[in-house]
Amino acid sequence: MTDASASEDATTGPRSKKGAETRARLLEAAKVVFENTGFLDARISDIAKQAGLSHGSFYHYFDSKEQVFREVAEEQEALLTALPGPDALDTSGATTSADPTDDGITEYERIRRANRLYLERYRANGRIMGVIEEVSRYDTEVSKARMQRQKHFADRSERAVRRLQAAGDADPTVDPEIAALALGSMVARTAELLLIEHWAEYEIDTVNDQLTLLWANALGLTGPDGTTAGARRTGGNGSTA
Amino acid sequence: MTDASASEDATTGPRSKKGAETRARLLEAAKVVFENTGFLDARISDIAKQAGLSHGSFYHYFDSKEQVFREVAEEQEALLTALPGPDALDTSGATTSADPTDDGITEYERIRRANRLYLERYRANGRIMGVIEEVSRYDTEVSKARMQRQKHFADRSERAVRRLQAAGDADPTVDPEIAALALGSMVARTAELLLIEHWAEYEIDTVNDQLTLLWANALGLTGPDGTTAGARRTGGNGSTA
Amino acid sequence: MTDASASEDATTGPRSKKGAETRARLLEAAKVVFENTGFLDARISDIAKQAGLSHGSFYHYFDSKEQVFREVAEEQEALLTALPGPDALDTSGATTSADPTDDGITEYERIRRANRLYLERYRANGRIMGVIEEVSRYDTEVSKARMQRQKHFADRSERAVRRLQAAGDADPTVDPEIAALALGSMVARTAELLLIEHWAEYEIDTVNDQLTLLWANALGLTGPDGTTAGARRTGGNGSTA
Amino acid sequence: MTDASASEDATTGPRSKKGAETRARLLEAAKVVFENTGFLDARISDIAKQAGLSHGSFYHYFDSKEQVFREVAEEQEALLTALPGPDALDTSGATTSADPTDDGITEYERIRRANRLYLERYRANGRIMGVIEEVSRYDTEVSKARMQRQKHFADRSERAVRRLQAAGDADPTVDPEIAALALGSMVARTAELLLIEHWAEYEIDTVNDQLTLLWANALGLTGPDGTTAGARRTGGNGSTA
DNA sequence: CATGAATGAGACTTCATTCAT
DNA sequence: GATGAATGAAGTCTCATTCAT
Repeated sequence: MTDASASEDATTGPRSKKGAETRARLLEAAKVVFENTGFLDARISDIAKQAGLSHGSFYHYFDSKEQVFREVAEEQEALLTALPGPDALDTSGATTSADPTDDGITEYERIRRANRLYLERYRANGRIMGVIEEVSRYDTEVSKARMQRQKHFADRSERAVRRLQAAGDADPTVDPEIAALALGSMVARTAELLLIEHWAEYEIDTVNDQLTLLWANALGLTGPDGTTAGARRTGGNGSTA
Repeated sequence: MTDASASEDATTGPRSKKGAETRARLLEAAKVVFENTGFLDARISDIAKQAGLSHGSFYHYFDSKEQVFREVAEEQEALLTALPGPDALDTSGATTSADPTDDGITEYERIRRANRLYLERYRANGRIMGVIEEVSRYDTEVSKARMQRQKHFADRSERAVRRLQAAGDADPTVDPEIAALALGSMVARTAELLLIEHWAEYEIDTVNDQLTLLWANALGLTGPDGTTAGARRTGGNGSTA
Repeated sequence: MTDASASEDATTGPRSKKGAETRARLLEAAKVVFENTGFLDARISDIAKQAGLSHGSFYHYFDSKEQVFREVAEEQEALLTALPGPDALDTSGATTSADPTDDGITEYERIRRANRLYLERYRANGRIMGVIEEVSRYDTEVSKARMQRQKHFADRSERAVRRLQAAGDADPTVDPEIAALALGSMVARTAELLLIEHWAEYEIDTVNDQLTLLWANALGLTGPDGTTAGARRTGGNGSTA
Repeated sequence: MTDASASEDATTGPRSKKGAETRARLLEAAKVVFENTGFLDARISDIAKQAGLSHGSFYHYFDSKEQVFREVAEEQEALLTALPGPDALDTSGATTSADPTDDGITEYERIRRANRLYLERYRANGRIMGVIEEVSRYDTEVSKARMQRQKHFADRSERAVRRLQAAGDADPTVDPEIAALALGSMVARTAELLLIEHWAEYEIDTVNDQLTLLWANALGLTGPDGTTAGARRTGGNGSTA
């Protein structure tokens, strides 16, 4: 899943060490070019030049702009989906649970940390994420990869919702599948609007705190202070008519 | 705001009646073509042919593919933003208030109705909405129009949140601006995923009920039965430690 | 069969008169270029330039180099296969029989005239015929057209052989189908070698007289002087042991 | 003449034994590839791969695709021109001399055997012969080689015709040079059409018998039964004025 | 000898846009 | 107003060939 090497064996990858390096260089160059010019305006020759190669060399490693983009995108998706931990993607061997220091932590805090991780990663790769969104509109492959990312998060959330509902800690009238999808969409889209497109200027922590609060409230969880949203209302506790 | 008649006088519109008709035909044809092939693969000649015109005639009415798309998009945005009412967009003359039968309705119901309207309209125009999303990635003008729509809804929601908080009916720890943006994003994106991309199959009413529930919960409002999400939890009411 | 206009309606031909003229110009230009450079070395832009057009214009009328070649080739095949008569191809309306002045002519003379016509036409279009031979090696369409020409002549010859055999005027041990093919091949290939590739320098009439003699002999017909090949031998008449 | 070993010292052949083997492997691989894909579509890398070599190695042994093709072609021409005999190049065990059992054989039979040998060899190498025809259209070198083959056969035939005419055994009105060329063309082209392109399905012996019959008739020789074509006619012997 | 990475000339093709009729 | 002929910029991709390792 977090296997970045998967991308390596497309088109029967390079045989020599030098070739592998060149391929990596092209991949990196492609990412840079895509970030700067978007997908459509990126030319093969731009990528090659950025990698310090002649444009023909590009075709030793990739079949087309589409293909190279897919690899860039897959790499990003893997990065975003990767478990947390020291050095994230690359090592990851250490921890097994979704969150290393899970124990003795409130659900609220767990959500907060997961969202925080997502937001950070999204912001760090904002440009390319935007391009991925763009391309996924007209490239089925990329769209699939993006879908998988979404699915990945949605499934995790859905299980959490069910668990909480079973424990009597969440609003039982909430549909776990729809909620997981909707709340995931909320975070993703808000990340894009606030952290990348700078719709308004907020600290990442502010954004995260608010998103987490909305998330927890939506599910009927207790907030950071152990109270529910309803309880925080001043006009009445809402549980009575 | 984004008056539909605005399109009429772009690029010194046609003088004669026949001209105006031809222009409208092109606009309609463009929409069809964009829906079917997306923006990039749509060719001017496709649009002209669809309108039953020759190739070159297109340029009597529009300067470029971009321009015609912008008009199509604006029309759509206007449609989505339009007030409800008999025949919505086209006539619109009738109602003045944001919601004709506002009186004696719970906040929950008000949200439900607004979301329902949005979902319906989104679904009815799903194809072109998808293309607008696509184009807004590389056309600033279209991006702006889409932003305005978002702003339109966000502002309305933001005011509502403030009002509710002031009345002691909403979680005061929620930031109105972020919440408005986040919840709007949630609805928009979920509409796209569930109603257009058919990520999973749900009735529009189910989707709407759930989105409204999440929305209300997130703000700490009382749900359809007058209770808050916290109160519906079985494991405790959450208001006490 | 002799319908040259068949080529005209490929790719929904030009609508206007001017367009039709341009198309014809391109076709003519293509022939010239193919003659001069062969098929492989001919570039689209060469053809366009030869026609006094920009290279992009070529694509208004033809889809590819292959397609335009096919039309050139078809035109040539039609030309070669066309009935004799004043102005051959274009008018043709005049004569009905395969040979206008058939009556009271020896079979030998009939063959001689037919071969003569073929040789003349072949020589007059030698360059392009050579290119057609070339292209028919890798273009199935062109190959088919060439085959049809061959078939056209072979069928005619085959019928003639059968008729002569039935009349007791030809060697009955000769297989009509193979003979027709073989003798046709003989004429075609010899025409190419002697008239186009100038393997050796001979007058066209000399070539024709010899080919006709060989042809007649092969079938056991009487030659120009009314004698058979065997009878012309000085060493014996061959009919007896 | 076109000794097969000639290929060995083109472009300063390989010094080592291993090198020679590799070269031979490439040559064989080239033939296979050319047979399968034709000349134009054959890529150097295809040939190298077929030989189990890397891309670049090709250039240790050959300068270009053209060059390697010429060698393949020369080898073929040599094969076709080779005298019969044990292992001639590969097969046909029986005879050793230029025409081993000439003695006491009719001229007709001599022609039959020669044609038969040609047809067999042509058929056995049909694919590559076709490609040679193709390439000879745009490669002067190959064209020359093909011409030499033709010349080889034509000269032999021409001498035979002269001899027969001198002996009073052939139609004296036939031009030996043109006849040799024409009849050779007839056999070659018919071989291609019937044995390779399967224009119609005939046994090789049937084809040969008919070609030989036509050939003999054309020259005014006596046929297999000792009679001339003219004598076999039922409608009159044509030998009288 | 063998490898395969790197090069770059070169041609094709598309299509938005202009413009004479 | 309408037509469709003409233009040409721009970018893709192929593959023979070279060369460092």
